[in-house]
Amino acid sequence: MTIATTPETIKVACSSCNLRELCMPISFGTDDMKRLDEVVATRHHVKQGELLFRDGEPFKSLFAIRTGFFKTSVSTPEGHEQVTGFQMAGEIIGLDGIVNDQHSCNAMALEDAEVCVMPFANVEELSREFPVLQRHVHKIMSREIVRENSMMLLIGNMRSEERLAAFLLNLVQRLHARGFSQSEIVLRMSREEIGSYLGMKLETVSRAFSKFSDEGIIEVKQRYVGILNAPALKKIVNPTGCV
Amino acid sequence: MTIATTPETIKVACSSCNLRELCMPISFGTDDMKRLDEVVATRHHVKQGELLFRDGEPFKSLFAIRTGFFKTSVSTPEGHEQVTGFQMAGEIIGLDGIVNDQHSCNAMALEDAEVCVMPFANVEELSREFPVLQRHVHKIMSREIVRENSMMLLIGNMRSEERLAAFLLNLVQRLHARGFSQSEIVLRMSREEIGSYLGMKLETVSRAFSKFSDEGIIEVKQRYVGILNAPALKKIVNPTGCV
DNA sequence: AAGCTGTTTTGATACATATCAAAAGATAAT
DNA sequence: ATTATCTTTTGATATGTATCAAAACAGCTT
Repeated sequence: MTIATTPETIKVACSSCNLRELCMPISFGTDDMKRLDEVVATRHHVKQGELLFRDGEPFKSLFAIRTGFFKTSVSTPEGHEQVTGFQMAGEIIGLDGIVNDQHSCNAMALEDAEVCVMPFANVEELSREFPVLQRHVHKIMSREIVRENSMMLLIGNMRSEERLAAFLLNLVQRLHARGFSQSEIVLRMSREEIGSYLGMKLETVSRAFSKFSDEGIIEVKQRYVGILNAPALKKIVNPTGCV
Repeated sequence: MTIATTPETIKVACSSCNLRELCMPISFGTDDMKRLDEVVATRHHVKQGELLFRDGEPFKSLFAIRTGFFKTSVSTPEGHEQVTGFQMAGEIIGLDGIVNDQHSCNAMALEDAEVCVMPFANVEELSREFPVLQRHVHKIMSREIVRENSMMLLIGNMRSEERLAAFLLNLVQRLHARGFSQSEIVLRMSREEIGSYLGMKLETVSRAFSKFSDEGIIEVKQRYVGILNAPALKKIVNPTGCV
């Protein structure tokens, strides 16, 4: 494993984790929850810029993000990187590794992070015992499939400004669900990484930021983004306003 | 359900299905295989152009394709369609529906088709009993995640001709795995549907076909495509030739 | 504080693909 | 057969984004 960590491997309980309702099924009773703690073997720290796992590495565990921010990416043989997702607290990464028993993307911490290591053997064993966990695992994987469907729609059908608007709205919505501001974002990724994710070049990302800023829709100061006019952003994504 | 079918609901056995090794775990013994038959409730016919399920519809079952060819797609509110995949015999569709208990895409038969209806409740119940089935379900979902990752790479980083070359190679490889020719394809989808899938316009698809044809790499006659020079196609996808 | 390094912004230009338009070809209907 | 409809091909042009280049800016290091 690439995990670059401190040797710390504190055993900690899901039952007392404040992210429980994000990464674990909420409908668990306290008794079941105790058993569920077994799914997490250890925790690991990953420093900013370090890889949690890399493409080709043997797959052993899923990872639940406790703190920090990750990007996952795949690469062409020529070295072109495509960012496939940005993940934050409560989200699960590593699902790509199941099919071939090896990871098929890279996961890099964009800020110092802590993850719960969930050996997949544990996940599968407990899933057989607890239907609610089984269902939860299925939903997490299905959610990722649906997310990627919508990314295909976004990259394949939208123009650069629409993509960036959709990206900002998605980010702020997820941050808000974690108790952060509804209208302020501190980006953890570079313009280039945003561009890679959205299928555009960093200059185009920058221009779109400037345009939104000129129009008074957002306020940009480096990696700080203030959303001044959310309805306008939504209208850029979906001009007709229906749905 | 949208299923537009003949009323035929013959109960048929996975254990005697010649697609078994594609959609079911191969390592099953014959005894287990008998039990596994329970996963399939019925079969359904879907005529060309009809929907197996549509976006928003309640999710009840996964579908294993026995015969025929499907496309799945999502749409923007304005009505722009993005084809998210083409599926053939032995492949499973409907995974998108798990997360919200309703389908999040449309699945249309591009030729007359027959599917095995697998109520998801059955899948989950038997998964708890048979670890090998559980693992299989996880792998199928993970495979879809990995496929969509590579589609993001393709749409986000490749040029139109590279995309079409990659598409043709992928298609012929999957067909070959099902016993069809290594070098001949009869496309089940229109240029527009190919374009939607690859994030380009139908005219661009047509031009790329013509270019490959002029260069002697493929032979095109309507929806028939003969691959005359597979290495050349591969080189278009991956110019460096490494990997 | 000064210098270095990497990121971001902005401008000028090039290019790939979209768009618009029309012809050619296939398929189905009468 | 003939017409109508849909799909595909091809051409001319427009346009959005990439590319190339340089300046502005922020964050570190010494």
